[in-house]
Amino acid sequence: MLYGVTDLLKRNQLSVTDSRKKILELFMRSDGALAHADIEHHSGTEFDRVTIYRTLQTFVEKGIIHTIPTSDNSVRYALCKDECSEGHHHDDHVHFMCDGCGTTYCLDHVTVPAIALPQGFLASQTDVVISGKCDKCG
Amino acid sequence: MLYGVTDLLKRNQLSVTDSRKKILELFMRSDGALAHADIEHHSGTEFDRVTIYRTLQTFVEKGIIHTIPTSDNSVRYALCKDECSEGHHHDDHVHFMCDGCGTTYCLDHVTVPAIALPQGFLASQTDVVISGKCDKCG
DNA sequence: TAAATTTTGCAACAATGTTGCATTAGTGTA
DNA sequence: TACACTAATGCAACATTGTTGCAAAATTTA
Ligand SMILES: [Mn+2]
Ligand SMILES: [Mn+2]
Ligand SMILES: [Zn+2]
Ligand SMILES: [Zn+2]
Repeated sequence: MLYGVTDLLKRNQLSVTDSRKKILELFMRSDGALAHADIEHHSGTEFDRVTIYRTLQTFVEKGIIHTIPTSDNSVRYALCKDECSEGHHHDDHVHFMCDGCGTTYCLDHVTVPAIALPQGFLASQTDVVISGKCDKCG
Repeated sequence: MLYGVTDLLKRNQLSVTDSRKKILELFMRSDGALAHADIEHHSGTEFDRVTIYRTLQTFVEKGIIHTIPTSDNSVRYALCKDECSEGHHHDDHVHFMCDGCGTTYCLDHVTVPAIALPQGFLASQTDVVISGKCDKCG
């Protein structure tokens, strides 16, 4: 696992630092998506808030994690699959936010449908976020 | 128009105040969705920031406006259609955010498709947010 | 190992959001 | 219309979230 993290960072031409390793491990260990605040709390006082912001930004740019839009002013982040790379995300799956436990799931096997837009509108990315009760909170 | 705003507030059992009227008029005049900051700027120093927060919250609760999730920590708000009422939103249309002009559109005639979820997951709301270029920025 | 490069932590700041409370404005009634 | 009652507003104070510049520390490269 440790090796996996280091390897992933190197594959993305990122220097291997403590914070990057720890934050990446946290993503790998966690069930659902993480908000900035989650990371700040889970990693204790280990890293500066600024470092976390910059790490998340770097990971998004490199295609290591992707963002999930929300209506509550707290963007969530989750690991990308292998197909994503620098500047080219391919996360075409549906996201689910449970009203019960608060978990945000990547439903990797539920793909976002194609949606016909009005004349002149050109889509570059489609986000589908469904909220409701998850299988544990049903 | 003024009468319409007053009427809408009364229909929702809300007292008719300056800030509510002005903010509602702003929504009616504007093409796309508005963020809190837009309202704060457009209405000048007319109202306290806190009043704007509380007004938006009230309007959402009453089903007068609905929220649009984003990935940039700035929830947008737009007018609901008539079918929405207190605690019961029925905004099943797709949203479009233009990368060019920044406008967020309610595509009222593009309905969100039904999406099959894994066993045990129960949907209560589905948000579809598409980004790309609008018909003016093609 | 040493130099070059990158990342980090800190400080300072800006923006955004929340709460309690006194004052003000709006509503229903006499 | 005037009054009492109720609801909304503005203000202050605070909490949270996000950004930038820069010196110190860590990592990479040679
Ligand atoms: Mn995902
Ligand atoms: Mn809408
Ligand atoms: Zn759940
Ligand atoms: Zn546009």
